[in-house]
Amino acid sequence: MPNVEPLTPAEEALWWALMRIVVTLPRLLDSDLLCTTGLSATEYTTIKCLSEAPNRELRMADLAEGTGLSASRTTRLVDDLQSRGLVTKRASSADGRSNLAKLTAEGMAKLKFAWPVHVASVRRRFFDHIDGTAVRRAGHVLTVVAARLEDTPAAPPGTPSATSELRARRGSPPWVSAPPPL
Amino acid sequence: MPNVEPLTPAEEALWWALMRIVVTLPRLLDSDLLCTTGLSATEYTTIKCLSEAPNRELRMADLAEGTGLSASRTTRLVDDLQSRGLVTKRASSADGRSNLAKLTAEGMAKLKFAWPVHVASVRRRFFDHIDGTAVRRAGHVLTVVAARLEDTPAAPPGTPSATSELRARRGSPPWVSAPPPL
DNA sequence: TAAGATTGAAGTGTCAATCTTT
DNA sequence: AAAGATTGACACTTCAATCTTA
Repeated sequence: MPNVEPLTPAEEALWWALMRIVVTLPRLLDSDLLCTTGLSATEYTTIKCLSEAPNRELRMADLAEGTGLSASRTTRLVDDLQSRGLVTKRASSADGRSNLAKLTAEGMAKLKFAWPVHVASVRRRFFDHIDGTAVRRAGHVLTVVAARLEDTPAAPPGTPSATSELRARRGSPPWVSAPPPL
Repeated sequence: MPNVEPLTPAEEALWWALMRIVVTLPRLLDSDLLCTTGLSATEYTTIKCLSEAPNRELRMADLAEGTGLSASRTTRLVDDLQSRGLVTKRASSADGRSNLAKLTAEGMAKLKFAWPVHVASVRRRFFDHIDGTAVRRAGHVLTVVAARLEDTPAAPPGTPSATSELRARRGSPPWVSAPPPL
């Protein structure tokens, strides 16, 4: 990978802003939600997912699919929500292998309380700062990027040289920036 | 928080794209970097930060500040990088409390190798999908949001009702979405 | 006391192995 | 076998407590 163009100043500016948003925004949203409702963002997503399912009930695997979490994380999350009375878990009568997570009335009430809190947070942290034109413009740009994000081939273009040193990778995000070293 | 306007369709679209980018892009960048160079994004950021410091050397606290990581994470990260020969750590002669992390020649070489890999990854994952006009437009919008992100007051607007239930919060990101329940 | 750094405990999340049912 | 779910082990990260030096 010998010849790479550095980012242009305009690219640099966009990248900086995006990386900052990527790092900061989720924490702010999570914190807003948790302080006011006692639900983490992950929990909110989980019960919201259940609330939209038929009968407010989902197989564990489908719930995991819906939230984008792993099956094991989903198991632990649902167990915790159950211990707080927001969700129940029972074996499926149709298929003995499946467990069904179902939103309780309290869970639904909690969600109804949390939704406006969350939307207000999203507006205050993000949309309050930009007008309608900007929303449409940025929407077009980011939609394109988001759509192509995962179907871009995983293998980097150049020669995959240093494939040797490799440790296990899980979880968390970076927030890397661009300009070259000295 | 009784009256909250749901997001408009245009807002919804932007929000969806942004949340998807927030979740997916960091993992892709991290994975690209790790596969090709053996450095995680966090490690890359750390050594890049050192590379830009006078004498390629920084107090632990300043390094933590520069990378945005906690002091304890920085300690563990530097210890690990040291065990791989990319960084050294020594006590400061000026202040007995301070430790100085310094990039080694190998660390610098590694960074020089990794930089083009990373920039290529950023281009391929992001900038290749948008043209110059879009870069400028999105840049303007996101720069404004990013700038105001943290100086927006932390306290939610409405009555802080459910302040009771609260557990410890650390680490990780959500990727919450917007529309209301049933 | 306070600042700098490290260590210990804990939360979030993943993968690999396991157990049960089909 | 294969699918569904859980458990165990571990990586990443932070907060709180601690240790050392100023």
